[in-house]
Amino acid sequence: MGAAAERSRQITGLRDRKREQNRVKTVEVAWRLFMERGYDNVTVADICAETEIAPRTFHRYFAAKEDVVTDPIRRMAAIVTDHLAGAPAGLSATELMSAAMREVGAFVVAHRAWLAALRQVARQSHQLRAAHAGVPPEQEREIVRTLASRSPGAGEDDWRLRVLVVNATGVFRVWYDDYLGARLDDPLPRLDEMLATLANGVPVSE
Amino acid sequence: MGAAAERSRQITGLRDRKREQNRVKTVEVAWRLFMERGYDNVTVADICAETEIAPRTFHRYFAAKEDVVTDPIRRMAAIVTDHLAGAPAGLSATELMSAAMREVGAFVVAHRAWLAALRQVARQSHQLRAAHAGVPPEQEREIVRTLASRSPGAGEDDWRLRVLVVNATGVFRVWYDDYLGARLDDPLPRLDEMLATLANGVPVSE
DNA sequence: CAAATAAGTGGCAGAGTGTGCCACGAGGCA
DNA sequence: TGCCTCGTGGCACACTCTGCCACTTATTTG
Repeated sequence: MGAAAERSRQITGLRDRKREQNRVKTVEVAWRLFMERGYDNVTVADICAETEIAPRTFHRYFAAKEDVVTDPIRRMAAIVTDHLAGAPAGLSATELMSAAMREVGAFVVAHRAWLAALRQVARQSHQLRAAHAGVPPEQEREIVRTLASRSPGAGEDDWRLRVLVVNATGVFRVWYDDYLGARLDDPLPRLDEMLATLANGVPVSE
Repeated sequence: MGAAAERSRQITGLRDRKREQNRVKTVEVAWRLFMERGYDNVTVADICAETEIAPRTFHRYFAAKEDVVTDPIRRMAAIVTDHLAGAPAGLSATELMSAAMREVGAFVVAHRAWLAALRQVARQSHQLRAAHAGVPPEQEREIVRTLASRSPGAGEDDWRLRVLVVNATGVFRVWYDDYLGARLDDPLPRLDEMLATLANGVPVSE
């Protein structure tokens, strides 16, 4: 199902390329409009008018209007799974996850302005806030699966792996919010410090 | 603003009592229908027909159809904040959160059948899955605030507190899913074991 | 106790999202 | 070149949610 079909679809040209062009253009237009007027003040019809596609087609690209916004989140999850899949052997699960989160951290720093805008947009709408609050369940399971495949002796149902992933992404979320909220001067070392809690627990003194 | 108005509203009777009756009845009807036919196959109009209220009134009670379902989640978050607010002094933040999560755990065990049904319903719809995936941001902040007020020397912006809360609720979520998925024979001790990772880190060997 | 006031309700119209269906046209294949 | 596949656009429709206004019923005031 997956790999072969994916590859052949990538190779085939022109029709699929045009499709991809339209998709990208749609995302760009939508984002510009969202930042200009706010998420709730932009209709699907507005986006379609500028992109020059039919509303019916929009919903073939994106199951929901919301999905245009949550695209970057999916991309960040992809960075994690890619990193896990490509990491050298012999590392502990905790080290693997920490390294992956650091990589996403670097991505965030590199795209700070863009992601800060995403955060602003996401805060405007009630529905978006939930979507932006964490890693979507689907992606989370994917991460657990990949991590499990790199961890001999631990199945993907192992609660320790699942807790590790949930905590790692949770820690990242806290850092992410602090950083984009402009509360951090030296972001990456702070992320390291926070990730250390995965191995040592949370250092709450009192 | 809050306390006085709240109290007077509680005392005043008849009109507000009827309102509350209707609200409760609406929730009951909605839940029965959801479990019978599935979330997506029940319209707001269906619910209103049996509850004998106008659709317009339904949306005065609930901002969204979804809110009828996510009500129990809010109740669990309330258990946490209540516990934190009423706990004896002198405990560490980690101990406070662990105890709170154990209490919610007991609640879940006591209402297992009901919550398993909730889980089923929540899995049916794409939108609901996101809502059910974790503690809503609003409630999460509330928990952090309450915890901070019980933790001398730690503001509500302290990243350690926020990480603690995120991890505690994350651990709980993993346990919750395992338990309602019927994968646990001895749920509460397992929850204890999982909560221990808050203080000691995740015990992933390899 | 009666009149004025406040507050919740129902009905209506409308905006907006998302889906099924079908015909059309342009890329892909023999 | 001619057939065929597949994405697209347009149409109609179901559904959620909101603003508005008239109506009824509880509550308060003189």
